[in-house]
Amino acid sequence: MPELPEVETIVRTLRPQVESRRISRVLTPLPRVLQAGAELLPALEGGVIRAVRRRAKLLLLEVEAREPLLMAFHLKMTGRFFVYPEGTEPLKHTRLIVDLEGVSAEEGASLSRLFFDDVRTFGYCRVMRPADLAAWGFYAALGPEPLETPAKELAARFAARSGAIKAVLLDQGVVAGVGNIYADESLFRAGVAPSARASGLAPERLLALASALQAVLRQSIDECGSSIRDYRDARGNAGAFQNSFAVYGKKGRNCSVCGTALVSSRVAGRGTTHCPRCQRG
DNA sequence: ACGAGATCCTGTCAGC
DNA sequence: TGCTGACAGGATCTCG
Repeated sequence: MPELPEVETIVRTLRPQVESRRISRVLTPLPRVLQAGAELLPALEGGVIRAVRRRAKLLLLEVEAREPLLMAFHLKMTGRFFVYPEGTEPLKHTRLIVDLEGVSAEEGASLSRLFFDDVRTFGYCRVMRPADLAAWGFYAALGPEPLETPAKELAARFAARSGAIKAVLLDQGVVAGVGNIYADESLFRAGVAPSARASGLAPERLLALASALQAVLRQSIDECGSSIRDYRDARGNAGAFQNSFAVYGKKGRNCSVCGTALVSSRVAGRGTTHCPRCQRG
């Protein structure tokens, strides 16, 4: 399930493979994956990919065509990217294909196919003009990037919410890019119970949580993300941060700090694992 | 403003 | 072995 560190890793591994290459054609084996902008597909053809970047969990391809265009991808749980040689047939779960020509930093001059694969088909792509981003409600409502925002400011945003702190972390409008894994892991590191009311937590504890969140995200990016089952980067490599999990997916195992059995529950509709002794409300 | 629950989807795994 | 049902989960929607 690609969250911020996974999407960041995909961006970094995709960039040298596709940047400055020309789009010859875009195909949609699963048409509904294109959530918006079908009418702009013809305008993409002949355009050049000028940048690959990330905002929250979105991967953005900036295309210089007759006019500037954007392809915005959300990978949801099982979205993946991979660059295949010319002539490769779509795979079972290939949902969108960008045919590329021209020179890449890595492959030199060649023809390639960028596949967007997605087993569960929750992922999507939107093609739009840059000016349309602000009009896209989801994008406009995104909170700040956690690694580009002072922990103090993040803590203040948490404090303004009255719901369960885990629900607050998962709210993309409060802070962008956090999903289930990094919510559970940062709550553990900060010693905060997932169901604690955000506004009821002392300021210093919220600050500790914000700092823990940043540390967890940075460490995971350094380790190329977490591979639970599906996640791979744009070269097909798994991440390593799953080896550093303290609580996520570890129900019943012993807490690495105090030895108490980790407890699973549902908070904000998500599977949640925490240490009942180390994490307090 | 918040929470709870349903929805979308398919591969995997536990249990019988 | 083969079936069934539970489960995973981001974002959106409806209802209370």
